[in-house]
Amino acid sequence: MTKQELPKTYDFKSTEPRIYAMWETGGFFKPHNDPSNADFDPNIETFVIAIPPPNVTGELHIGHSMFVSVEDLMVRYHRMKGYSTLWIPGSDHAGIATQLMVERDILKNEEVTREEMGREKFIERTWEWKRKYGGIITNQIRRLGASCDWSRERFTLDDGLSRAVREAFVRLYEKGLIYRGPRLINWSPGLKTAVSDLEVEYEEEDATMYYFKYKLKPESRSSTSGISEAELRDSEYIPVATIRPETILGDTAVAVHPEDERYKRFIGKTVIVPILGREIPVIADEYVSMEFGTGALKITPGHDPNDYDIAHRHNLPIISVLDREAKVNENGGKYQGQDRFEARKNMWADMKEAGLVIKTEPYRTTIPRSQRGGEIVEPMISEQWFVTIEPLAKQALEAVKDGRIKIVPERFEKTYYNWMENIKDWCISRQLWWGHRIPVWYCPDGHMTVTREDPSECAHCGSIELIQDEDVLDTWFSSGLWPFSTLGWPEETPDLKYFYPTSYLETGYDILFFWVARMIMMGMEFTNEVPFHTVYLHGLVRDEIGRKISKTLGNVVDPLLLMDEYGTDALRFTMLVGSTPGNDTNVGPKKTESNRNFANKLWNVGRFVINAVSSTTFQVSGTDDRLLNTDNWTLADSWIWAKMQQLVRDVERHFQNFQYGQAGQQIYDFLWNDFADWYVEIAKEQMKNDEATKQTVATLARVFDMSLRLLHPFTPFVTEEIWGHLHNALRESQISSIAQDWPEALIVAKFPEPREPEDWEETRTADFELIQEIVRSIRNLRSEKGLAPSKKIAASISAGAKLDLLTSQSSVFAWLAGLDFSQLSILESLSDKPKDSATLVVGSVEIHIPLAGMVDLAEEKARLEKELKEAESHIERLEKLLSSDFANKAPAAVVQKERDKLAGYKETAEKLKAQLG
RNA sequence: GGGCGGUUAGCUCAGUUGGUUAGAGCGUUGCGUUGACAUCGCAAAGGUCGAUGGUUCGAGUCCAUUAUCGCCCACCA
Repeated sequence: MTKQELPKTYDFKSTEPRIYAMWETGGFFKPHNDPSNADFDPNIETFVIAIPPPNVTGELHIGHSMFVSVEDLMVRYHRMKGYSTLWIPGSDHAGIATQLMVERDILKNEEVTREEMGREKFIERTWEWKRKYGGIITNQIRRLGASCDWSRERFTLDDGLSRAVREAFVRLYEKGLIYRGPRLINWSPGLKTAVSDLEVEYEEEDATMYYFKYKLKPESRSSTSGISEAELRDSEYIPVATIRPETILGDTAVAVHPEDERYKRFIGKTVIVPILGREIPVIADEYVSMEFGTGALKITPGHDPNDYDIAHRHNLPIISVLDREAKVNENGGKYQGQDRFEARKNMWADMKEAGLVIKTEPYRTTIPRSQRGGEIVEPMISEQWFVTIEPLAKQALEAVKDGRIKIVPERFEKTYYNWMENIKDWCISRQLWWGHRIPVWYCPDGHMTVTREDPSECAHCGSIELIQDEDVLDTWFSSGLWPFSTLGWPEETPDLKYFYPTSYLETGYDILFFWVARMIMMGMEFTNEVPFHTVYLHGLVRDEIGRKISKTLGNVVDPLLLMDEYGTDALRFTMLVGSTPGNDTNVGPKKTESNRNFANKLWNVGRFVINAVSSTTFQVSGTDDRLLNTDNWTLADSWIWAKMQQLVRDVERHFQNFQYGQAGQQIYDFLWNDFADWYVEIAKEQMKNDEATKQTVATLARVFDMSLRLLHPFTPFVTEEIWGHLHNALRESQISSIAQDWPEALIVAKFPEPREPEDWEETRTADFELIQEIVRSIRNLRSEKGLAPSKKIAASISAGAKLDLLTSQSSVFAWLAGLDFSQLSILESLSDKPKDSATLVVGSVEIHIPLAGMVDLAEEKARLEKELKEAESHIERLEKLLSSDFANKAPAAVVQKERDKLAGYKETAEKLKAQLG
């Protein structure tokens, strides 16, 4: 491989598909230890993630790129470490979302409604749709580099998972944890289905508070039939406030607080429902707040959850006044057929006419809206299926409390407890067609047959006239089984045995309750085990300036566009770096662009290293003795190895703590700021010397190779591609992918023991840092004096105790700082100060740069004085510090570090003083 | 009403057992391009780490109070 063959710019467009195909066809995404293999070993540790199944009809959005980036990182890391790693892919049928989409499509193209088409045909059409579009999302997930085992891909409505759903339903039913009954539920009039509490969002909106009179039935009369208008007009009334006058039609009582002096005397009396003229009682209930509104509360148990509870306490009748479409029904008298909002208007007008109106005033309140459709949700009495949640929640709560499941970041555990402790029964039936139909059949006598297999006759009376329940299950019912249903449950398959429980569950915190909590409950109920031991919650993705992404705002961040423009690696790195668990993160083109630049930088460092390797005539092998013998190392070699070691340790630590962003940042910094900016530059100088070349090239290759591996979980494509070229150049590899050992294993194996790393690292690193300081101050001076980088300059150096070090490193820093090596003199001390030269002081080292004609003496003096002042302020600070209790109480190493600093500043100050005369 | 999170450079954000000159990307300013990379290099400017008090030899980091923005949960008509 020669330099010419690698382009100057990394071409991600052609590289990514090629690399992905290589991985997939090469079987790299399958667990290396698979139960179906002949040499399967059940004792090898597993690492398993079940993908959060995206909606089958969905298009990739930025949230997907977040979870894929994080999960692929986790998976690749563990795979490299030797775990038998499985990432199970799949998709979700997403009941409402998909049904709506197909419905809209059919209506648009064929002008037929779902109802007109009929259930069977509609479902058939939806399957067609699924077959047509279901692959889009999975291909887009492939494009993100996801290393899923696609041979194990599942769909929530496929046969296996449907069996699991029936099994789960029937088991819960048999255990008495599923029941059916009329309850007050959240009804979505637009979607015409019940939705669960979680699917309702409350938002504060402007509304109107209506104040009106609830007239008392006159004492003398025992029935309303003959009450004259005049009698009613003059009778007493209770003032009542409401934001929903139309629900007056369903009122069955007026409630006041038992201690309320204003209304005490009305308790037990009868009032007349406006317009309808029904008689309802005045009751006393402590729920009523005396301070709020008028202190009297109308009770509409058919359309308000609180009123529903109160009605139960007082045995009040419950009247529904709205139908499936939220229009007034037959109980609403003359308003029947009117929409709820229309009825509100008309009702109020009529009440005004009747003299029952007191006033209206603007009011802000929380309005419940459907998460999916956006319309106002109507509390309604309806016959639905429910899961008795308390016993399930109890186990699920315990699992987190006792640490069997850990949530990252930890603060979400509290959120979880809070929700679990206040959880209500789960309404699992939906009046939809697309989904798992409830496995319950009814015979003409009304008997229920609940079975796993479609029954041929009624289990109670043997009737063969069976009709299956019309409803389907909440989508989340099937997703709740995902970690084990995807592995074959309820069958005790080899996969289930080996890969379950899974390891991490990774998702956004926004579906902690919807999905994560349900999986924990169902997992524990059906498998008696926690479905995963760690829940990692990522933050939500926001736009570049931190706004919530919304279509109406027009700030949608399209991951496909970002990948087109900057490459997958750039997008992934952007998702992963600069964010922390559970915190929202901003993503946009700017960040992605700078990470594209990083990928390109990496590519070019790679080109340099590969070129260096292929230019050598000898074999640069990993087992080379010279590489292992640190006696042969230059200062720079030692330094970069020490940095590398530290990096591996840090990255490992950050991975253990789920600090992926930190890990990525450190690798980035190492590669760019240490390896490329310093080591590669020095290598150019070292390779001028034939003796040192072999060692240098070996170090370049090894250090770079290890960095690529560390980086691979973050940016898999570019690292794989460069790694491939590098290994071709090294002529040593039978291996076809980078996904091999994690560097930790490497570094332990290849580092010679005797050298006490700590000590060795510290002195060598400190020496190297002195060289860096010298280079920086010379560069700084050059910049100040406007010297072109190409201009070589002379220097004489008084090195003091660092004479040996500087002499040995002279070619290195001369090269880096642009010094003319033939005009460089290094002495222990200079007998006389060169004329017309600028002086740089770095610790005990004094550098004189002759700048004939360019040095303004006054300016130079001012510069030195400034430096002296700076040094003195440091001396003062450090002396104060070291004379305080710090010296006694702080760890010795910390104190020593400060002492060394002080000594350095003192030397600098001395030198500067001497310079200033 | 309850709970949680943010507040650090012009902008967007890192900074996890408290260790002493607080970092990055982008932006800004100056210089620079045959020699891995202009998708680049060198250098510079820019911060009372929201406020107050406390603990400590030492606080961006721990505690208390407070301001402000945001999120989640919750049945006041």
